[in-house]
Amino acid sequence: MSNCSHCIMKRFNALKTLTHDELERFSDHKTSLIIKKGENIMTEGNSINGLYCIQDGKCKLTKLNTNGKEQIIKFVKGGDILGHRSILSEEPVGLNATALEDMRVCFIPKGDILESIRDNPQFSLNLIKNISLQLSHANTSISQMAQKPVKDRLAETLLSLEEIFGIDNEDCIDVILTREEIANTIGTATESAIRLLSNLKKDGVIDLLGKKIKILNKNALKNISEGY
Amino acid sequence: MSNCSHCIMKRFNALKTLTHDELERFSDHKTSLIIKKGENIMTEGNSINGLYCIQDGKCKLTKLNTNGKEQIIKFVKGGDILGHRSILSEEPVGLNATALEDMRVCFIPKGDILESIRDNPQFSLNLIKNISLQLSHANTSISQMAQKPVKDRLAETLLSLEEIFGIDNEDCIDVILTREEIANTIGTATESAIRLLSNLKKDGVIDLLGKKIKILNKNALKNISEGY
DNA sequence: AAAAATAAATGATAAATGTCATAATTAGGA
DNA sequence: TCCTAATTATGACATTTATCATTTATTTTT
Repeated sequence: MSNCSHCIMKRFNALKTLTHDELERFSDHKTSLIIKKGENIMTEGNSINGLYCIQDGKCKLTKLNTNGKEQIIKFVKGGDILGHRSILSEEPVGLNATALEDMRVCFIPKGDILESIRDNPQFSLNLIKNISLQLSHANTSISQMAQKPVKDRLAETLLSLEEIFGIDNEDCIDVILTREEIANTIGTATESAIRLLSNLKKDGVIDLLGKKIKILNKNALKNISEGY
Repeated sequence: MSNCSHCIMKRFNALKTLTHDELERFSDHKTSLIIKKGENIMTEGNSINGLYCIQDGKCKLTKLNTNGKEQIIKFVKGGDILGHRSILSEEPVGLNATALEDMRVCFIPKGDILESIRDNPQFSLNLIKNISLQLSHANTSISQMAQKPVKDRLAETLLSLEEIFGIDNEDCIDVILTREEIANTIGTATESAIRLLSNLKKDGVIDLLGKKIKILNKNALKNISEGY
């Protein structure tokens, strides 16, 4: 099994402040796992006893509303970590993490993480910064959900998806989402999302190639996202 | 000037884990201030060099949207703390904190806080838990803003306001908000908020006494908030 | 206390969005 | 490969929500 000291993960996030010794300890105790598309890494309400490092693949973080609808809160990809909030706050997991494609994930037991939190203030601080940043993004999201029309939110979401996942060799946003998932991200009915995507295509702002979406005019999208 | 060791604040939040010595240090360096209704304790985008302890009074945390609308993200009252997120993440303040009534606030300089964070792991952990909890609430908020109709969100907000601020001697929710502020909390037009409040009154679910709101049927409100 | 400014309430209407029905297309399994 | 199921697309319509105009009530200022 691979060694954490050589893992690409340690280039990212809080993990980059870990010492060689800490990484060795992680290596000894970690388990690697494959999560198949559609499976959950974490499930809302469950408790968790470790940290997940996403090696490869993409997932969505969702919340099931009291009315039965799924809301996508955030997208996560290789290099990101999951579960640290729950470890730090000693609370159950707040969101479902569902694989959008097959994923490679490492699981590092809670004990090792807590040890590093105790011994390595910089690691601890970086975890806090990560959570703080998430809170900041969440607040922005609340504001946009509450006050922007669906069209603006769609534009915003497309830009943000390209930001997160980049583009493939055909310049399309490098993630495959169903129209329903797009709708569940912006908080609208699937049909509305489909219609608005069609409109954006008709206006030459994006192109639709099956499920793949290509942004043709980023500036136009940005304007739409800001209500112009 | 009063001594932090005897302050009611230390019964709340992260502060209750502070030692006597730490509280003495805080006492030596703290400044007390009065914030008048309408004034800002913190302003979005500004940097901050300390922690605010709310002794008394209420404020709203808001965010100005790109379309110029104000979104109320959270309400804060006596016993709460402000500014810890910014200190921990070393980022500018993300939200405006505007007094809803005259407030008494203590300011404790960043240096003292950082010292306690370093020396007192339990204090540090409690700050993290506070932020984690806020993130959890924010995610719930995103989901509700995105997927619930305005009426449901209003019902939810009224329940949550009573939860936060309690009731006065006439059983009214113990905070005075303009209809515009209510609208900015649930993310709708002021006229819509007014209309929906009138409907709730007509249905006998709430009573409206000027700006004061009295919840008459909590169960009915809960049902409405869940879409029934 | 009167005047002016602000906030609340309500009606009329327009615009945005959701729902339901159905057809076309695509993806996945036998 | 064909068949089935799921997804995408589109139209018709209902509902929700926003906007604008106006009146009434409440606060604030003079």
